[in-house]
Amino acid sequence: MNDDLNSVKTVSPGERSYHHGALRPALIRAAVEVLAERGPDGFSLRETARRAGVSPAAPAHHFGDARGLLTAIATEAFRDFGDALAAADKGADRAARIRAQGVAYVRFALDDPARFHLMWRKALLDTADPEYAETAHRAFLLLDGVVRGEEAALSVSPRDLALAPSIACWSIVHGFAMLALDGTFGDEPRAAERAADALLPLVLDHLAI
Amino acid sequence: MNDDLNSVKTVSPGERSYHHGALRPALIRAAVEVLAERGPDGFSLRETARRAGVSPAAPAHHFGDARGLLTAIATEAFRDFGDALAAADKGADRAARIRAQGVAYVRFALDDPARFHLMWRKALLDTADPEYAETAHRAFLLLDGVVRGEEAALSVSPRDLALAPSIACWSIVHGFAMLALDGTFGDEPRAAERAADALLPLVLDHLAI
DNA sequence: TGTACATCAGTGAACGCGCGTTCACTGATGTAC
DNA sequence: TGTACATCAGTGAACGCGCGTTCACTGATGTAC
Repeated sequence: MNDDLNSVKTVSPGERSYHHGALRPALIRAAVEVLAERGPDGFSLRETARRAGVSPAAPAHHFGDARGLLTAIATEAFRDFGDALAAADKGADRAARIRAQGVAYVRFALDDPARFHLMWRKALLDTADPEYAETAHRAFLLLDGVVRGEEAALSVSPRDLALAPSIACWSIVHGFAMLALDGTFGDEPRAAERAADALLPLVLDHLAI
Repeated sequence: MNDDLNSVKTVSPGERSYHHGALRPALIRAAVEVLAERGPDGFSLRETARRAGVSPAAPAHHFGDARGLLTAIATEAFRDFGDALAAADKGADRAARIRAQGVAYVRFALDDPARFHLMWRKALLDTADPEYAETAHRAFLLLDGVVRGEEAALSVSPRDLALAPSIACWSIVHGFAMLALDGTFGDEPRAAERAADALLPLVLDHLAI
C-alpha cells in the first residue's frame, strides 16, 4: 500500500544506505504483519526489527520501547477507526445513521482484526499517552454523538444511565465483532456483518432513544 | 473456598508428604491466581508450580503441558458459567428470563474476570478438547434456548439469520461485559451490570422475537 | 563553495531473564499372592 | 499379616530458546560560518 521505504532517497534497488530513510513507517508495517500472524500475545520487537531488515536496537530510536511501538500502532488504528465511523455517518434519519455506523464498526473489525484486537488490549499499551487517549476517546464520541442526536430526547432514566443508549449500541456492535472474530459464527464471519446490518435497525427503531 | 490441599491424608499442618495428595485442584487454584494477577498474557506454568509449592515438572503429570492446564481451567469456567446461566433462567415470561440470564452473563464476567477472559482466548486453549468444546457449546445452547423459546415464533427472516436473535442478545451482553472489563465505563464497573439490567428489557421487549 | 562539527539513525555484540519441557531419578502408594 | 513389586506422583538439574534492552560504536546527514 504505502511504498515509501526507499522512496525518500531513491536508493538503487536491493541495497540500502546505512540510514533507512523511513524506518518508522516500515517498523509499523512490519509490526502489524507480526500482529496479524501471531496475535498481540505473540508479538515480538525483535521479530519486527528482523522483518524490517534492521538491528533489534533500531526501533528504540523511534518508539522508545516495545510498548511505545504498540501504542503508536493502536493510536493509528483508532484514528483510522474513527475515520471509518465518521465516513459511515450518513443516512436520512438517525436510525439509518446509527445502523450505518454500526455496520462500519463490525466491518472495520473484520477487515483489520490484527489492529482491532490490539486496540482493546490495554495491558499492552501506554494508555496514559495523550495521543492514544485522544484518538480512542474520539471514537466513542462519534458513536455517542450519533446515538444521542442533537435533540437527545432520552426517554431512559438519566443518572448513570445517561450514557446507556450509547453503551447499548456500542455493546451490540462490539459484541458482534468480538464473537465473529472468535470464530463463534463458524466459517462465515461475514454472516455477523449481515446480521448486524439486519438487526441493528430492529433494535434501534424500537429502542426508546 | 475449596480446602482439600491436605485434606485427603490430613498430613500434620505445615509439612507435606512427598506426594501432594490433591495437586490437580491446587494447581488450578494457583493458575487462576496467576491469571487474575497477570492476565492470560502473563501466565506462566513455572510461576503456577511455584505457588503450588511444587517443582516445575510436576504439572506435566496432571495436564500434559501448559495448554492442557489452561484448557482444563477454561472448561471448568465454562461449566460454572453454564451453571450460572441455568440458575438464572427463571421468570414469568420469556423476556424476564432472557433479562435475568443476560444479567447473570455480565455478572459472571465481572465477578470472575480472570477466568472469563481466558474463556475467550482460544489461541491459548486446545479447542479440539472434547470436554472443552462440549461445555462451551452448552453455554450457547442455554442462551439460544431461552431466546428461541419453545414456540420459536421468529418474525425475523430465517436463513442465516435463524440464529440472529440469539446472536443479538449474546452480543449485547458480551459487549457489555467486555467493555466493562476493559474499564471503558470508568471506576464503577457495576454500572454496566445495572445498565444491562435496565436496558435488556427495553431491547428485548421491543425486538420482534 | 568548502570545511568543521553536532546531531541523527543506525550497528551488532552482549547482558540477564524467565520460560516450557526433558530427563533420569526416587519416594510413596496400592495391589497380588 | 507380610512381602514383592508395579505404578503413580513427585524432584531438581539441565537443555535450549527468544526475548527486551543496554552499550559503545560508527556512518550519514545537515547546519553554521
